[in-house]
Amino acid sequence: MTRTVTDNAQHRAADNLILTFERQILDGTLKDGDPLPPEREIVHTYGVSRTVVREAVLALSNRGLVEARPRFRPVVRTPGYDAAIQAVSSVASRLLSVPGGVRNLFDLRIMMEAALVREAALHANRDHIRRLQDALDDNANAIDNSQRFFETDIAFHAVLYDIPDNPVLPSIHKAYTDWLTVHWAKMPRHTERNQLNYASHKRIFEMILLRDPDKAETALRDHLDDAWRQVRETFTDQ
Amino acid sequence: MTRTVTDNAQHRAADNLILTFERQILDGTLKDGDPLPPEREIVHTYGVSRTVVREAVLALSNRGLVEARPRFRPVVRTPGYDAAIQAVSSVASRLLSVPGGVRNLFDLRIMMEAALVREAALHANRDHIRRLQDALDDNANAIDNSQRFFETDIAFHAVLYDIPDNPVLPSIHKAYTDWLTVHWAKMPRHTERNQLNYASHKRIFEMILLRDPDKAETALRDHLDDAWRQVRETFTDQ
DNA sequence: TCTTCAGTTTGGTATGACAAAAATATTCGG
DNA sequence: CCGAATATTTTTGTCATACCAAACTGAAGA
Repeated sequence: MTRTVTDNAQHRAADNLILTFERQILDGTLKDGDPLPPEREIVHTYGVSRTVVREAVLALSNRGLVEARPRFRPVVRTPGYDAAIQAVSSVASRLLSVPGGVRNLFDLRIMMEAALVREAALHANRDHIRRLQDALDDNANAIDNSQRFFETDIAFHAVLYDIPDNPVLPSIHKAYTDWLTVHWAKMPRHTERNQLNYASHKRIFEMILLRDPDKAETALRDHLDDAWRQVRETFTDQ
Repeated sequence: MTRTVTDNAQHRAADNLILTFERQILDGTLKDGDPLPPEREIVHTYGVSRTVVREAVLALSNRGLVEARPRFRPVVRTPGYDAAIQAVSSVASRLLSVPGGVRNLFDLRIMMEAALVREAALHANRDHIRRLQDALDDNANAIDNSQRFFETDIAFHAVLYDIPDNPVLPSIHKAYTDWLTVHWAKMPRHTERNQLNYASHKRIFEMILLRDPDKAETALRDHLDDAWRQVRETFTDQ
C-alpha cells in the first residue's frame, strides 16, 4: 500500500512538469546552482498555466531538488545525502513531538553509535585513530569553555560516523545533531559535566585502541545513557 | 546553517496557513482521517485567496501531514514514524540514483541489522523467540514458492526490527524494503536460492537462541553479504 | 570604477471562470 | 419503506488576467 504523493492513479498536470525538471536535474541539464527559468518562460515553453508551474516548483522545493526563497528564482540543488536528509527535516521534527519521540530517536542513536564503536574497534586504521586522538585533544582543551566543548563533543562523535566510509553516515550524524541539539543546547553545562564527558570520550577511545569492541560498546553506552540522564533531568519530556 | 525550505526570512502567506493546519493536526483539532475543509471554505475562514490555500495544502501533502489524491478532499494523516518516512520516500529514492547509492544503503542496512541481531541475542524474550520461530517456519514452508518466500523473508527480518521495542525501527525496516525491493524484486529467484537463504535465517535464529551475539552477527553478515552478491551479480549497479 | 536611481522583470497574491469529477439530493422501481 | 438509478450541486484542477512589491538591470552621475 505504499504510494508516493505523486504516485496517484490520475495525475495532475503539474506532475509532468515535476518529472521533466526532475530528469533535467538528475541528468545534468540543469546543474547545481542554476536558477530555474522564470515562471512565465516555463509557461510559454511547456504550454501550461502559471498555476501549474508554481505547483510544480513548490513540489520540487519540498523535495529538496530546488531551493526556493520567496521572491527569488528557485535554485537547483543537486541532492547529496546531506541535502536529502535536510529536506526531510520538517518531517523529522514532527517525530520529536510525538510522545516519547526524543527518547526513541535517542535510543536509535545509542544503537547506531554502539555499532559504530564496534566497527571502529575492529577496523579503524591509523588515520582514523589519529583523527580520534585529535578530536579528543580538542575536546580536552575545551573543557572550561562549554560552548566549544559542545562543538568538539559533536566533532568527536562525528569521527565515529566517518570511519565506516559510508557517505550516508555523516549525514545521519548531522541530522541527529541538528534535531537533538534543540533539546540539548538549553541544557545547563558546567565544567564538571564537561570533565565527566571528556573522561567518557577518553575511555571510548582507549577501548577502540585496545581493539576491544565489547568494552568500547559498553563505554559508549555508559556515555550516552549518562547523557540521556542529563537530558531527562532537565526536561520532563518523558 | 540548517534551514527548512519554509524557514525563510520573509514568509509567504501560505506559510501561516501551513502553520495553522500543522498545529490543528498535531493538537488533535483535526483528527486522523478527517477531510480538510473545502478550499473555498478555507478561503472564507482565513481571508486568503484560493491560490494560497492550494499552495498550503500542497505543501502539507508533500510533508505527509495530509494525503491528497487528485479530485478528492485532502485527508488528514496524523504523523507516525511510518508516515514520516513515507513522506521522505521521494527524496530517498534519489539517494539510490547517486553512484553507489544502493550499495551505501545496503551497507547501512547490514550495519543496522548486525546491531539488531546482537540485541536479539542478548535481550530477546520468550515471546520474541516464538515470533522468530514462527517466522522461520513460515519461511521454510514457502521455499518452493518464491513470491511467498520473498514475503516471509521480509517478515523474518521484520521481527528483528520489532525486538528492541523502538517504534522507529519497524518504520525503518519498511522503508528499507520499500526502497530496496525495486532492485531486488527483479532478481531471479530459484528454489535453491530460497533453500540457502532459509538456511541462513535458521542459523541466525539458532545463534540468537544460543545467546551468542558474536556468532549471530557473523551469521547475519554472511547472510546479507551473500544477498548483496546476488544483487550485484544481477545488476551492474556497481 | 563605484554608487545611485529609475525602469523592467519576476515572483506573490487575488479574482473570476469553466470543465470534469465527486458528493449529495432526488426520483423511481421494487 | 428501502435501495438503486439519476439529476443536481459542490468541489477540485486548470487557465487567464491583473496588480503590487521586491529583485534585477543598466544607464547616469560622482
